[in-house]
Amino acid sequence: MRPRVRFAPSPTGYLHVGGARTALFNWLFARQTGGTFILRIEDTDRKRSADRYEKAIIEDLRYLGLDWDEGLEAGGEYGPYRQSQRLNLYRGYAYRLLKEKRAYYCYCTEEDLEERRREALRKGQTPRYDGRCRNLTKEQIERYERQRRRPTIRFKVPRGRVVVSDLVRGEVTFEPEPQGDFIILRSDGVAAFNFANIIDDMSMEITHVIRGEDHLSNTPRQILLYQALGARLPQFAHISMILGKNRTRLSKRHGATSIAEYRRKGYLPEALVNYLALLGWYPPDGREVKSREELTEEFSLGNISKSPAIFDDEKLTWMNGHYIRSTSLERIRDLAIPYLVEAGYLRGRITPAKGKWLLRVMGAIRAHLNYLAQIPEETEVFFTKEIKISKRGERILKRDSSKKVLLALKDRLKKIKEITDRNFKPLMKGIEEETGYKGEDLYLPTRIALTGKDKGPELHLILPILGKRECLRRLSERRED
RNA sequence: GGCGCGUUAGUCUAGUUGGUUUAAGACGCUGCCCUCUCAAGGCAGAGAUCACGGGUUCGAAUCCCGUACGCGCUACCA
Repeated sequence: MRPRVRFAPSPTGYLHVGGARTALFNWLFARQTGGTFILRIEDTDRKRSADRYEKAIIEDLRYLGLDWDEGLEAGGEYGPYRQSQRLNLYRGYAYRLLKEKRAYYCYCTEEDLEERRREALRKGQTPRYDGRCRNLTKEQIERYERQRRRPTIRFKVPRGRVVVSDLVRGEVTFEPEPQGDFIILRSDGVAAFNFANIIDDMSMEITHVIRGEDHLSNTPRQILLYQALGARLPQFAHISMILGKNRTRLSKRHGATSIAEYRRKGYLPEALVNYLALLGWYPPDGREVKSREELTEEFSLGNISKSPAIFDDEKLTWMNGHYIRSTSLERIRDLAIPYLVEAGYLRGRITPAKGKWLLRVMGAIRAHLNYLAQIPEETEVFFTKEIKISKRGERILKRDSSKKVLLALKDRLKKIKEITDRNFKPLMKGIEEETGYKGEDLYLPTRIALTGKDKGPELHLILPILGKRECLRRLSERRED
């Protein structure tokens, strides 16, 4: 049987790194096995769900290149793929369990339940539904109905331990359900998560449930439901949580946590995918930098780590820089344009000449880049009209040696047609011979006068990009103050 | 509180069935090389009594028990 897996986010927020990693593992598994990857949405909590989040999640998955074969916007024979559109299906199954006496109506109100919960907690006991509505008499039911109470439907939890067979954790044994009979259909007629979830997995013929460890504790309840419905159990694989650097739950305090934020900052999808894959999984050959294809080939549910993964933003950023340096300059140039436009460095149509020039700019600064949002800062020197020189810079320019070097530079620039990659070296060599200054004495004043900074890309890259006119302009501007 | 999961250098992990492991790789860190500078790149190095305490065994990071710590579930949230 061909594997069928799904990613089932709830649209209550943006796609975060944890969800993305779950989606990725499902995707890798499906692609590797020739299975089907399904995108379904769990929006039974109408209060917290929002359409814009659904759209955002879809957009982020697409950005990461995690395409799905079936589900939202892709269609398929098992639809609809939004839980809010499957409510009748859940009700049908709930009534079936009711008829088979595996479930029952519960007329307890939310307030009563809450009251009893608090009471138990106060006494130091485990809050537990006592099953008082399991055997209501006709009279009691009529009375509740007359009071217009809307009942929930509760599942009769069979006693006994439940063993979850998990692909990453092995056999996990759970002691008898301490919480008692749980709700499968709320009083508003909407299925509860544990119910909707397994009805979907069952009816969509999901073969492997790959999800976060936070669902491990839910699994015994779900298994009981599968059994009550006489359904075949899928294989489970619970992957560990992703924590922040201080080993606590990943939150805003740890910096960016949503894929959208990383996308905005200019993290490449291949870097994100590669890094996410390493969260809990390790390549057999130990080589960490892997293409999507390599990941697909080597991925295995069997060697997923059981311990929580800690999200290391620094390593992700390093990896992104690595990918920026490895991809084509043309791609970086194209990706850079929006950032340059936003910084006010670019406007209007980009002519072929401008495009070529931009390519050289990107070539000059690419080694400094860890993510694309750093582009305006790194390219400033090529676009700025006004050079700001630091105190230290001024001091260096006041030196006699600096004055001589800059004078010679200006002279020689005027005599050549244009400054190019080829004539840059001879030009500097000439100044060196003329003034007797070399190394730092020669290059540092040149750098400061032209860029205002004492660090940056190599001068043999900068000068030809700026061009003779701009270099002279910057040099003469110095004279006036 | 109850139930479950986890714990190898600052971080991600390798080390699957106990024996050439003097515990390996990557990020980060330090130094050197390259170089006008920074970055990138190359090379080298520091950094782990394998959470702690017992036990099983000729032998344990690897198996068992306990403790501590972290995380999750414990809802008419998903």
